[in-house]
Amino acid sequence: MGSVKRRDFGQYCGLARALELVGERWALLIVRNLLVRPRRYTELQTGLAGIPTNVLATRLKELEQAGIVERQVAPAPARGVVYALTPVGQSLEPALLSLARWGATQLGDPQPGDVVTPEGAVLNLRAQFQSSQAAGTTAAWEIHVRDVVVHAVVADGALTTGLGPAPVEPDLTITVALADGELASYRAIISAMRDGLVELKGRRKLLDTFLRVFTVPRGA
Amino acid sequence: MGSVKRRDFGQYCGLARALELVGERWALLIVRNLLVRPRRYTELQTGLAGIPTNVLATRLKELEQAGIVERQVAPAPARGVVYALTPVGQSLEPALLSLARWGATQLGDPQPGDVVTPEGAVLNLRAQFQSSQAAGTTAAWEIHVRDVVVHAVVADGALTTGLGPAPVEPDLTITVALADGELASYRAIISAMRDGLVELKGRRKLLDTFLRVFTVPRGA
DNA sequence: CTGCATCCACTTTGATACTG
DNA sequence: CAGTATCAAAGTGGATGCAG
Repeated sequence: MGSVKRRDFGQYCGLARALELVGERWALLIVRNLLVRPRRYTELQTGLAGIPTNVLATRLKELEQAGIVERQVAPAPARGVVYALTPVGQSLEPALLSLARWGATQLGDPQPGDVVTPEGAVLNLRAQFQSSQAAGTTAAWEIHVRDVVVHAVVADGALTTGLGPAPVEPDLTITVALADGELASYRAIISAMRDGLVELKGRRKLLDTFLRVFTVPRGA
Repeated sequence: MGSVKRRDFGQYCGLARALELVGERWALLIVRNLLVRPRRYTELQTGLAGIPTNVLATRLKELEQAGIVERQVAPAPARGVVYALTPVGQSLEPALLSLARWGATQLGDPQPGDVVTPEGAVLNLRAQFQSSQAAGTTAAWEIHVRDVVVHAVVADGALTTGLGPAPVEPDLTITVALADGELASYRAIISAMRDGLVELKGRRKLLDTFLRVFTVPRGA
């Protein structure tokens, strides 16, 4: 393994370089999950639903060597290895969200066997956030879908979102009722909200605000 | 060929969908070149510098089936096949430019053997365009580098750019002098301009405007 | 000449099993 | 938990063939 011969495109070009670094299969999905929060190897494995373990190991090494991912030894109580994005890795977020927005317009109906991961939902939330619509808004939402909790906090036109309860007391808690077996996709969640299939706790008017600030992708 | 079994990620997620459609090797570089203008098969082959012909054929079919690329029979004088982006394909541009911007920050020095294609340079120009800096500016530039001509027209804060002479009389023509054998990369061109290694014809003050509107990627 | 298709060596991926 | 080992199947890269 002495040779560091990465297969490249032979072009001195930003796009080609990006594809050399994160263009291989599964790489951007790993980054996506790490954008939500640092993760253990096994968490990545289950969160990526179908990634072969040797591919995950290989990608993590490549991403680490590219300076995108950092391998950390977990601190005090929970020993073990944790993978986190470096600042360079985090700077991929705008590009990743842009791609996700485009892909969302190309999403048809879910195929049998498709799954939705909480990470995917969180990133879709970030992707569909419209800061122009959020100017002057300050609010904290907490969304419950089955056993998953996601929060979204808007302040000064900027969004903070992630898994788990809101870091501040939420202004509105939205509990979404999905049909049995229905995928908890971003689309499905927004649809349920529009159709009123939700239980609200808090400032109910903030549901409309939420639906205005988080758009639904146009497309197919 | 009966089975339309594309290898997918099994996730109902915008990013995963995007990667299924344009995530395979060479796909986004093909889209990049088509974003500059429609192309013949052979033009793509030479413009992509190193793509195997069977991979190009396969990708074009996949992209066509995905509704991203359109196969057209060329009109009057020049018979033959021309590949062009559909509106869906063109809507990839923001995501592609965003990725290219990130990749540009990760570009080190050119490797021996690296080449720069005119398409790469044009797309880098678009990627590094700062509309915020261009507000109120209206100007047309024409850039000559060796035997390649590129134009950039800014009007109402919007950019139009492509290969060949400007569609209107340029306000400033910049002829860049590169060292022998030096790669005509976006970086090298901007550097030459900053260092005054250029020949100007027209409103010379527009060189500074150009350099303000088209930034150099920060990074390594 | 353009626009591919075919063939083949090589590499990567996916699935599964196994270990410190 | 955090990977490595193994192997079949699929994909890629390079060369060449060939019809319109």
